[in-house]
Amino acid sequence: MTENTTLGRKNGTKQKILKVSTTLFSELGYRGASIRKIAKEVGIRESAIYNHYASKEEIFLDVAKDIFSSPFSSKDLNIQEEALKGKGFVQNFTMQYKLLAFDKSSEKMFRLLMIELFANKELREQFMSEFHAKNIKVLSEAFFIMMQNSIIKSQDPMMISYEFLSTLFYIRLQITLMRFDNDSTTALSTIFEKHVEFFWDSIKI
Amino acid sequence: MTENTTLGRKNGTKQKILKVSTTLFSELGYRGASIRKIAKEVGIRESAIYNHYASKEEIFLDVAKDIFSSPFSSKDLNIQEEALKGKGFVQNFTMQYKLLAFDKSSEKMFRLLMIELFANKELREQFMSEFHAKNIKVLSEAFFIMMQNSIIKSQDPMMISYEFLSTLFYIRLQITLMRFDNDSTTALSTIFEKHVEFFWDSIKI
DNA sequence: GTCTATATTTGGATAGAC
DNA sequence: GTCTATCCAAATATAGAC
Repeated sequence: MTENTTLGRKNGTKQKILKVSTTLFSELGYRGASIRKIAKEVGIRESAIYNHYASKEEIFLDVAKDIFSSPFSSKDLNIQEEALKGKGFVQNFTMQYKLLAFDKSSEKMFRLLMIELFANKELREQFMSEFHAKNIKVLSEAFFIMMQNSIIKSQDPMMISYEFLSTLFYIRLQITLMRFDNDSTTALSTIFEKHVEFFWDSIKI
Repeated sequence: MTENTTLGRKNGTKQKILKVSTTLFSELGYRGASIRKIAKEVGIRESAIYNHYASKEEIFLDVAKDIFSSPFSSKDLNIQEEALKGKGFVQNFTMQYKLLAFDKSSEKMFRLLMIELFANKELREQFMSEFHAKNIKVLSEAFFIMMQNSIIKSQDPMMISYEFLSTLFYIRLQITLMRFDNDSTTALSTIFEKHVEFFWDSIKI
């Protein structure tokens, strides 16, 4: 009968701790976001935090559990079909990536990842496998299919995937940095599209 | 008459503090590298540190003072001449970048930069100006000259500079990550050269 | 579930003897 | 220049009352 039941048994305080922690971890990093700051922001005492999480580490794990989401995560099934779209596939992939770059929640996760990259070995490994290797795999498969269908030139699919992905990453890093300081990103608004044009011109037959 | 005079009046202890701090800051970040750890590694007490530096912040500034070195830093003068080499220019630039990526000292500075990027606004600004903008400027000038001399296709020089630089950066980040965990980088040994080939094929006439 | 109080550790920094 | 001793602040975490 409390307000909490409205959203289905959600513990309001725990949810708030998670939300506040997500923001603070993504701004100050693991060390910088102290239990004190979190508690203060939530509006409770430090000790009350421990009624919901056993330790700071547990909060962090809860925050970071969904850190790796990738474009085409739900579309993996139709990779063959998608690849036959040629340039359309490249555009779709890029737009998904662009959406992530500008999505508030994804932005925080990306920032957290960058901040903790050299402090957290597990995150480093996940960055390599989930962030890099997984995207390279999807892209390579798509480009391989395009080559088989004479849509693009025959080259090493991994290599061109790398070329394509690296620029997307660099753009995203720049956007994230600028937004962190509330700088305008209008100068970068069309860069995704320009990247697609350059890249497609480079690989198309 | 002490050993210190051999290298010209260098204060041995201060040098050692600087060296140890550089390593620790680049592995643990500013917060993680405590005065205690630095002192312990140097082999003196914490208080003795303050005979050489007024604060931890001062040590960091000394460590980070040479964080931004760029390929072609000393060669800026001959940009016109260099650009006329066409592919040779791109190869030279890439090799300089590759050297930096594998140079022990540059590696530490790059790691430090990445670790502190979201914690230190000044570093962020310098990353944007010194690391990004400066390289884009040099590259754009060179590519513009190549276009004037019909060595490469006419396009937006800034755009292709961005395409070129972003991949170099991504490769460097990957190398730095892998070396941080002592992983082998042999899989990346020829990737710089492959990038040059792909990129040059994309822009050449 | 939240509070007060407290234990414990770590970290930056200073005072003063040698 | 280095040491011992010490101070102070911040941080994680626990105990026990309400």
